[in-house]
Amino acid sequence: MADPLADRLGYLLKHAQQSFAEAGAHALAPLGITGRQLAVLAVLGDAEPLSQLAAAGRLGVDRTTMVQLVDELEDKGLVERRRSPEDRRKNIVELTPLGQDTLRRGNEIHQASEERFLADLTPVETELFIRILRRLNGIDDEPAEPVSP
Amino acid sequence: MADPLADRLGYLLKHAQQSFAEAGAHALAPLGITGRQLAVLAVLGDAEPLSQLAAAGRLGVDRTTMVQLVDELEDKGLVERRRSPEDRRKNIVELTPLGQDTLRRGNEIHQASEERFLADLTPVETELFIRILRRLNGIDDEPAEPVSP
DNA sequence: TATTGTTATACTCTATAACTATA
DNA sequence: TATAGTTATAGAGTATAACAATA
Repeated sequence: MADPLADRLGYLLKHAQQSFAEAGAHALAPLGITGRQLAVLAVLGDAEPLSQLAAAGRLGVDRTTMVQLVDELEDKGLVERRRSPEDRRKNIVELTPLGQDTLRRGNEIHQASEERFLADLTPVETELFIRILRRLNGIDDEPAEPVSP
Repeated sequence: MADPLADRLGYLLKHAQQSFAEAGAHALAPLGITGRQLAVLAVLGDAEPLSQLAAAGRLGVDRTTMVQLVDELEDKGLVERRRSPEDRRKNIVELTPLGQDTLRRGNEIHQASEERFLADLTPVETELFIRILRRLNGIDDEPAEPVSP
């Protein structure tokens, strides 16, 4: 292999991430959102409503970036800000019905895109690959399911 | 797992890449170069001398970006441009002795950084992980070594 | 005083367009 | 005319600093 970069972990990770992101962006284009915006919707639509700062923490961005992310989604009519009654410094950000629908459809598209990206792998390879990535990200795997008696 | 991003391939790839890049940047800091600059040195120092455009192709950047990358390395005294005698439009970029030494030491640091990053994996997992990444990047694995007779 | 959201600003990375010189 | 390198410029993406409202 003549390419001196081909074995570099950083190169492999970066380009895998880039080509997956490009494929995802292309797949999501009909919905009018980016992969990043889908991730924001996923965080905001996950469980109980979040403040901007709380959502920023989940996404790993700072609060000024979060302002812009929420701006974009609000401009598209996908989320709404409202002042928290308990702490009027906070904006609670909630998905609109359109946002919820977009999240649902985006998730389906993302899932299909992920499957296409991993299509060349065997099921065993796919599972191991995801598990390793989780481990490298410091996400503990759930304990092995208890063997049914 | 409450985190709605934790299972997303894009999130896992992006954050794995980022934390590895950060670790690498930290490890390379004593050499005074970034991971990106080490990659450029690796391409330029690999085999026969390359023009800027040829190197840009290997790195997957465009020629204007390559100008800046070479500028940075030239400012540090790690590479030198010279006009190609065969085609005076081309700059042949070669590593200086300092550049060669920096590449060698950078490779050692990079290798150690990679090993630390993957330290939690078993050797089998490590090999499979790299192989899968190569496959996802469209890099053909060399054919299985012929079984010794 | 500290926290949340916001704005203005700047910095990095990268690409596009236009220019120079060479072919 | 086309190609290689360069420059100026612009566009994402992100962060820092300062400010207003609220605690």
